[in-house]
Amino acid sequence: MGVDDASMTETNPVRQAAIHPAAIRCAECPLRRLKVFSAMDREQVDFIQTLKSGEVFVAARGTVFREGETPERLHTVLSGWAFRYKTLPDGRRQILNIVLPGDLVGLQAKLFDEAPHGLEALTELRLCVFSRARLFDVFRAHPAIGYDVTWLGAREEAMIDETLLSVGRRSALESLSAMIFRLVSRGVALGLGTAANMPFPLTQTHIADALGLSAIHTNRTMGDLRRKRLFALSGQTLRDVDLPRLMEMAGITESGFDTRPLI
Amino acid sequence: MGVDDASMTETNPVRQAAIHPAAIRCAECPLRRLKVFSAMDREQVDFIQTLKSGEVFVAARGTVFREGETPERLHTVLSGWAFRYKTLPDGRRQILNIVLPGDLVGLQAKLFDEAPHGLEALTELRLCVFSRARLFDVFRAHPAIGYDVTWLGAREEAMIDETLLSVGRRSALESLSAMIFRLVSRGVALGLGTAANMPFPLTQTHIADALGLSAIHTNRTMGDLRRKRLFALSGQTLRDVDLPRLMEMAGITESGFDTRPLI
DNA sequence: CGATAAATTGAGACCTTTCAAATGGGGTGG
DNA sequence: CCACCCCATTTGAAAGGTCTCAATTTATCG
Repeated sequence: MGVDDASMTETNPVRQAAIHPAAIRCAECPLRRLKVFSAMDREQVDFIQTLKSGEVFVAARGTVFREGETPERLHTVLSGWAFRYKTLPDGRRQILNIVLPGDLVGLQAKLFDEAPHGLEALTELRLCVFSRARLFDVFRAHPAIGYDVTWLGAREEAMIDETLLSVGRRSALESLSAMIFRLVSRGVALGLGTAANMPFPLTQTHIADALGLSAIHTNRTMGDLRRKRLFALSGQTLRDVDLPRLMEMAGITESGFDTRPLI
Repeated sequence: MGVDDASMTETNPVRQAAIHPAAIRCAECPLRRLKVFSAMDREQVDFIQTLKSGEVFVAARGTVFREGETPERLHTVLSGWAFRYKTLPDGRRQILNIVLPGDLVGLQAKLFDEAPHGLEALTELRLCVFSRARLFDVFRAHPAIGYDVTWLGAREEAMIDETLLSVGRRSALESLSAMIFRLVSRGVALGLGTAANMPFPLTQTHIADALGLSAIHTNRTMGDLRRKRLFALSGQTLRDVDLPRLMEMAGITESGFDTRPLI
């Protein structure tokens, strides 16, 4: 096992994972070809390229950073699934949101010096790394990109608002419907899969922690939903997801988000 | 009764409330004197002044904007309490966060064209109004202010993350402790009152909707907390709030936020 | 093919909710 | 200044959704 592999499988890192200089060039970023991401000037893409200090790989189940740490980096997810979370002193955990490719993470940590939440990988994760210190430079040199950063922040907040509505006011059945609906919708938009076949690396414990439920009750509720044929779950993949009915179950009226910037 | 008074007491406005041109000048804004707000260059303050198109007053219990509307404005709260909320088709409501003086609201609505949440006044509200269309100009002309906008957005998200942790993983007793703690801390920082005496315009139904509880259970839980002498509540004011013990009850370890920008 | 983690299933306890109804406070009209 | 009304707060009692504890079965991984 080489050094790099060690850093990839490290679940409890004393230091941060090594940055790999060999990296995809922003102009060729496969994400940028997706239509969920709005077009961007060549000049801006080139500027973003100058900010990119490399890439980091984190193994499935690995920790990117913990609550209270001061991560030196800001990342955009290139591929893989992850989640942001907070915990209580006795260990109870709340998953704040699921992070997918194209999502910008670490903004709060950047602004507050101390991350108010942790970030953990669900699958192997490939992250684009930006140096922490240069964020303000971005705003100065390219106001449009600064505006985009704000946009992405507002979008993330809107997603959390939705989750808060679920956790606070929806029943377990409704919450779960809403979560599956949103996740599959996002996955489809990102080309990760289809409603008929979508990779789903979350464990029932993750779902429970995201919805404020116990793992056991999550299990029973998923059973209900499957029996109702709202989706099927085999191994780590979701099949035959009935988006329209999930939407109705959850009381969701707007389908979701439009295009967004990619930084 | 004049036209202005009518617009103030309108609870169900077909149009938006009238903008009052007579307004406090930003340089003399009383909020700016508080030490929670970071110092700002005279030049920037003057620029913000040029963005300010007036002020709006909303009566207690009045609606500022609803879910799905397209508010033409962006506001900073000058005085008063309000809350952001979302609802489900059958009327269940989740309060997302409590809005206090200095908070910037409507950013999401601005970015998404359609507000994903509503905003309602708890007390009489005085809002500083910025025109919707000029937000990007701000980023271009004053990158530092754009950066501040992002900061405020990230701060709000961090607050919602905390609430999500409460609603998802804290017991009713813990959630309520956390809520009172945060609200009183914020109120003290803003000079709205002290731990010994703080105005508290929320109804138990509001608290219930913010914490995902029923109003009845909220009532019983508040009774417990009062019996434990963590605070007293007479009319619309909170007295003798025991911040340290509330913090411990809620499992909160960091006291909160530092200074922040005022826009 | 063991070893460990995840998913299930059963059963009873418990926190919260719902349904009902009483009490209290504040505002309004007389 | 008082009667009356509406809304928020309380309190009681029972139903119910979720949780915890335990144990079993089924995947996953080296």
